[in-house]
Amino acid sequence: MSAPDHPAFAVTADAAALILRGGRLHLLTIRRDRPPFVGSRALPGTFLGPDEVAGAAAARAVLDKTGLNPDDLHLEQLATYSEPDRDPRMRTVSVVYLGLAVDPGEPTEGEWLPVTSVPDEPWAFDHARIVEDAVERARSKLEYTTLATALLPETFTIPDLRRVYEAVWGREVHPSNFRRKVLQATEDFVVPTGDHRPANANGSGRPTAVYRAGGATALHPPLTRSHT
Amino acid sequence: MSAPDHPAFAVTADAAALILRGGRLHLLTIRRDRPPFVGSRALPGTFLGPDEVAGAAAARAVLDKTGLNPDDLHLEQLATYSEPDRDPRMRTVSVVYLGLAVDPGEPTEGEWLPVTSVPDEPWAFDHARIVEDAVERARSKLEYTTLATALLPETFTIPDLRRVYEAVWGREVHPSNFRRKVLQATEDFVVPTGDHRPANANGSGRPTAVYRAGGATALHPPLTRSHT
DNA sequence: ATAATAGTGTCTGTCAGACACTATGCT
DNA sequence: AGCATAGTGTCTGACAGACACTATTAT
Repeated sequence: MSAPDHPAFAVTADAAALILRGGRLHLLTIRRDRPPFVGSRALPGTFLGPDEVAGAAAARAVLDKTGLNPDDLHLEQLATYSEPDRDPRMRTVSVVYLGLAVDPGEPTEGEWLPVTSVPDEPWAFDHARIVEDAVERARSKLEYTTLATALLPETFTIPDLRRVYEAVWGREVHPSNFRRKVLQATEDFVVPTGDHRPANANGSGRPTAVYRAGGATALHPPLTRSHT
Repeated sequence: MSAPDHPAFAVTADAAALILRGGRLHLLTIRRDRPPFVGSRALPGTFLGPDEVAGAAAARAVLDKTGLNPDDLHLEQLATYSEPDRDPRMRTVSVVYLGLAVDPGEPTEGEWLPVTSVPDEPWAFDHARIVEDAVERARSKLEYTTLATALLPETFTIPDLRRVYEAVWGREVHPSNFRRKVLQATEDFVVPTGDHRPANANGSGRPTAVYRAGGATALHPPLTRSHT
């Protein structure tokens, strides 16, 4: 298939899949069960099939291990890593995707790792760097897109949405100002369903209005995480 | 080299290289001189060498055709395209870079094409879509990064910088407000050299202060192209 | 009543666009 | 003087963070 003028490469699609659990961001990781890097933590990934687009392969890598419904996984391309020595076995180019979903419970293989607890244990390949890139991408995309709703179920409350921002950004967000910006600034970020739900498990607290994600994808103006 | 469990791919690095010429944005294009798509317009690109990182290959593809100095070409990864049928010859994955530089004059091969004049002629492969993605990326990155200086020589004036924004965004920018935001809002976006130069070729007009790019890479707050 | 949380109103400072005005070169 | 362009000052409205206050549930 490959002629002498273009060397052959192995191509993988990997995924940095994030969920919210217990108010903290978690990343899907596996432990490698074969060389190289046996026992090391790694991102789920798969070799690209002969007739497969990279995004589909990345979805496959995540869905195989999580039991998520394909429609509930939001994937977008993060970057491609092509350093010649990044895979000791062979020359491998990895197209990495950022994935966002609602917590589907424990994976069939692997573990949801809190992203704030930086593990001392080493990562396989260059995955430590990729994780950093992925988390930073998620943080910045929350500022100017409606991506946060991908971490929430179909219906949610404004405080739920605020907790997503707090978890991803790792800082508190003022409730009243957040509410104002979400509801007023960007048209169609969220739309009210008319329903309400209890404020918390105890039942205390004023009931909360329920919303769905609107059609907007970009936030104008952005929700800045800069100052304060 | 490739075992049965991972198919082999050809990998290319392509570049959407942009310059400013005559107040308009131009894109480096070539005409294909061999199948497939003989005679069609295409982005410069090259197969990735056996020990070459994709960014280096993209730089090589541009430098080979432009005579640019490597230090004068700003490259950053745009996206990777992996649709199975995008190259009729073989299965090809292309890592595409966005390139920005100062006008180096006519290329040794190819042409600087004004990006506003959408040519009716067809593009090779999926390059038409890639060009759209690249231009949109450039437009949005000018909002929140200091990327615009990559299209200017080492020293430039505030009106020069404004004309970059006008060319890339395709709209006028208010001179006085632009100046205020560049100089006040973001620390170290540009730094004055102390020199001045004539306002225009005629010599008429107040002389202009000269600046260099500062160390900043991100703009806080961003320069919005939204309203008005 | 008190606790807990949602949600509203408002004060104040900053920054946006808009634009009048001044500065400095040339012919 | 008049033209051309750079650069300053300022008005006004929108929006930011901050925070006091009200609303609605439960115990």
